[in-house]
Amino acid sequence: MDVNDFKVLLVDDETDVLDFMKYNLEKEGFWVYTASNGIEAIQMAKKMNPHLIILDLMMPKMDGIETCRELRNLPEFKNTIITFLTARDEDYSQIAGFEVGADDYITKPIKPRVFISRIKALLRRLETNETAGKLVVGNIEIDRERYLVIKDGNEISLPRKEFELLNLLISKPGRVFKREEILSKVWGNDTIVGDRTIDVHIRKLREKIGDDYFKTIKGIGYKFDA
Amino acid sequence: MDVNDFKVLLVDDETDVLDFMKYNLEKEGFWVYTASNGIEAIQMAKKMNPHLIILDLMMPKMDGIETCRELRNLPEFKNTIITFLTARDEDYSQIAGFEVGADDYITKPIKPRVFISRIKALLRRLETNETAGKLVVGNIEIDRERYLVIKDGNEISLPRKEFELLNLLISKPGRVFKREEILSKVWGNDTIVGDRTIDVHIRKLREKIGDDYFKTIKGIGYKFDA
DNA sequence: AAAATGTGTTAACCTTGACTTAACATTGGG
DNA sequence: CCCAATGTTAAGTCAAGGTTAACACATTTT
Repeated sequence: MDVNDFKVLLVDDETDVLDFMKYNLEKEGFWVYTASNGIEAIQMAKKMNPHLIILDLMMPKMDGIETCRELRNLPEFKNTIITFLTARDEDYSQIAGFEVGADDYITKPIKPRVFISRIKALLRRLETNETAGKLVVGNIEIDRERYLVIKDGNEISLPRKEFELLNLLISKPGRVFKREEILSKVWGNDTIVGDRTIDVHIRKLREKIGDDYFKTIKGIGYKFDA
Repeated sequence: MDVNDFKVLLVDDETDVLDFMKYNLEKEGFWVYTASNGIEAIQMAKKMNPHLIILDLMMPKMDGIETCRELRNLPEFKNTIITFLTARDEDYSQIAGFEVGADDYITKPIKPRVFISRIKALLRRLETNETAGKLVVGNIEIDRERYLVIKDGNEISLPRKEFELLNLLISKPGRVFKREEILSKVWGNDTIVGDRTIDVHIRKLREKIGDDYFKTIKGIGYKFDA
């Protein structure tokens, strides 16, 4: 599944925040729908069947927690990823949120780049049936929460792009990812980068993780293999 | 399936919008047909059998929703992808649209890059159902996802052209593919290559997969046989 | 705030092997 | 037996990818 197939429902009563998130997500190619309160959110969710719902905690009429509870009661949203939007250090939410069945929470203020990669990480869960933040393939372990790669017990820390690239390739070991696909998933749809950019990142991964894990399929793309 | 094989039907009463979309899609290699109202759209759709129909919501005579309903009633358009074109935040459409069987909707104003990548995403749905997955013929298995050929459990990796050639021949075991046909499907219609090129690739396949799988029909072409 | 560091991208150049070609050998239907 | 079609081989070309360093930014440290 491609970024372009993902439908995201944003729920927030502040139009500014809504627009800001919408802009950033659309730039990446997500299908974005919005609602400004809990009631609307549930109606909209029924119509569009989103893959991911981002719920603001503080809303009039029905707050995020209540909305989440309602959604989780509907069978069609049992597997939808729901995440909360909260002000930083709003401790209450972190506790109550997960009890209601939320998958994650994002803190305001939102930083576009972090926001986007968080969303991508969340949606990757749909593709790889992995639930926790950790993924083990062969002697390599990926800790998505801490942005760490552990190989034979040694922690290797990777910059964001390298991490996301590795993360993408490793999400389906053996499967070939076309260059075009890599670009749209790691870089986003409207970013125009030079031809050598992917190669350079692959090179860095080969340098840090090991040469033979990354196989080139000339004319097509790359794959991860143990 | 290639982008160049996709047929798109655009339906909008505003000539400007029509031209704009047409220009952008044609630039990408799509076959584009147009209609300026619902009646025309249905007539045209019957003639050209499009893969994707983009319907403007607001049109004279018959609006997008009504047109969509009519189309869905015709058996030949049960699997055609239909998407609406709406002004941003036209709430009505979002609700009524999906009920009628539309697959998605695109908001105006249209941004070329976003527009194109969404169209591609939509069409990818058609593609993945056909091309993805594994194909087993006799003791040979083709894994398109991993770009691998497996014979008696041994993985054989083939260069791109060889892989595509094998892929074509094996897609209909026993059937003879004319040289001309092979050229147009593996090499493309506009590439001009010498006489011996196909033979050389066949030879490489015989070398790697086994001599007797590939039979020559002199004066005609080749076939794959187990 | 300035300096130091880290990250992402680009541009220039290098390397490789996939693909093609050309020259010659072989084959099989007429 | 003939010869046009195909097989075979090796060598050449070219485009895809590899490599490196420099740059522009962003981030963190001092």
